[in-house]
Amino acid sequence: MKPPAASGASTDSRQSLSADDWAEAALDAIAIGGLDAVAVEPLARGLGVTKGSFYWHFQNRDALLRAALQLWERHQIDEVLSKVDQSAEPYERIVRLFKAANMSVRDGRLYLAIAAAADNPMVQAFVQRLSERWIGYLDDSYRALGYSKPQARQWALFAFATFMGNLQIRRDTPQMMPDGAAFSDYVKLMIKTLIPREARDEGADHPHVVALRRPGA
Amino acid sequence: MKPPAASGASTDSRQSLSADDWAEAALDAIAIGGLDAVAVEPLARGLGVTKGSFYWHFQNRDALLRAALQLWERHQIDEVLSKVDQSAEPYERIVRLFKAANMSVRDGRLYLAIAAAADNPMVQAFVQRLSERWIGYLDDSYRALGYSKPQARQWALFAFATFMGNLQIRRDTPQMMPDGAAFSDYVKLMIKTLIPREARDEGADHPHVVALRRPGA
DNA sequence: ACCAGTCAATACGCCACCGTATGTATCGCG
DNA sequence: CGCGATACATACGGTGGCGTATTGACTGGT
Repeated sequence: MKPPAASGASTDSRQSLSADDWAEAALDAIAIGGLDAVAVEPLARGLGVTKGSFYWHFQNRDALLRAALQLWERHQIDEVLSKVDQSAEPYERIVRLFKAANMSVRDGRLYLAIAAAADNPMVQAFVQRLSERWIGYLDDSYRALGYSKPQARQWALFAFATFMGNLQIRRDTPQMMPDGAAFSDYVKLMIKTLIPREARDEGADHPHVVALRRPGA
Repeated sequence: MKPPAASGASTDSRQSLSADDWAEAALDAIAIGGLDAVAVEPLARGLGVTKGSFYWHFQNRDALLRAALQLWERHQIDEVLSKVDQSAEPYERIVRLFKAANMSVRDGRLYLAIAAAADNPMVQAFVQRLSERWIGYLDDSYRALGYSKPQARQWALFAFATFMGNLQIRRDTPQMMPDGAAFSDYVKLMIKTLIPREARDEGADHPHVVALRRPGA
């Protein structure tokens, strides 16, 4: 009876927890309360068990943290890279990255919370790997748009910074973010500005500016 | 002996602490360890006293937090607004805001750490006020550049997001940031992209911009 | 029916921090 | 000189989290 059910419900309804359940719960906690919220006893309460359970699955709190970060990295790669890599067109790829960056609120908070703890050496490794991946994808895309190596790198960083900044605004001061159509316009402006479509001659002036200044007509 | 010396050193050399000393120490702690690092006993140790001192100056930890945030807000306003407001030229104003955003590492970490705790209602008020001020200044500047109200708002948000994103990159993955000349180029690219004003260089087609600019011949 | 393995509850000692209560030393000042 | 205010120190109880040790309950296999 009851082989480890595959249900995903958070409260009870399960009789036997797995290490991944704990890691998933840890990620939820991080998204809400930051890395410090990964505390054994509160998590246990949330899962409807006591910490006696936890220390069967993990050696200590640090092991849980590592497991959670690994899960996070996998999720990020699965969600972002797989969905983005299928696009051969560099323009589309950047747009998809942009939309992936505007991820679910929970994932955004998660990314920010983990990045904020990058002083922790273990966390640092994960953050660095993922950041490099993001920037790398952007870099490649800009290269494919015809930019020189240093220029592509700069645009990639620029775009990445904008992604992260938007995540922050949504988290810290969501009222600042426009709604509905205004938000759509806002995104369009950023895309238009950050992705110059016709990158014909590098070294010349940035082509997107031409498209930029034509508000009406 | 030893009348309250006026030295500004951090360790000892003073005999009597003020509430502002505690608040300043709290800000340092926040910049390093986040809001949770504002802990009475560690701070007391750092100041070379015991918490018996603290509870003379403050009612409780929350009062210290409030004092620290007020100090922070004052510093931000003094440093950013006063230095920026003196520039009548909108282009210069935005550039100055950009450079102010690229503040000292400590101030950057401080801003990020405080913003990250914006779920705390008290903190939220401070973060919101300062964010509104930043975006407001940017908004005004873009308006002065000739943008329509909604467009200026979008550009202001865009620029602000980029500011914040760069702060984050510098904090979490500083290796990603270019050095020296490359960094200078990077900043130039962002400024050029975020402040489209060709009126000065090319003087060509930008009637609305040209009409508004009076450099004060 | 029994046993080993799995998953969890309970109870314990430890430490860090909060807040309070109370003692104490120093300074200004009349 | 002595008194009150100032600016601390010391000691205490309480809470919350970590990690360990021990025990219990339920599982499938033989």
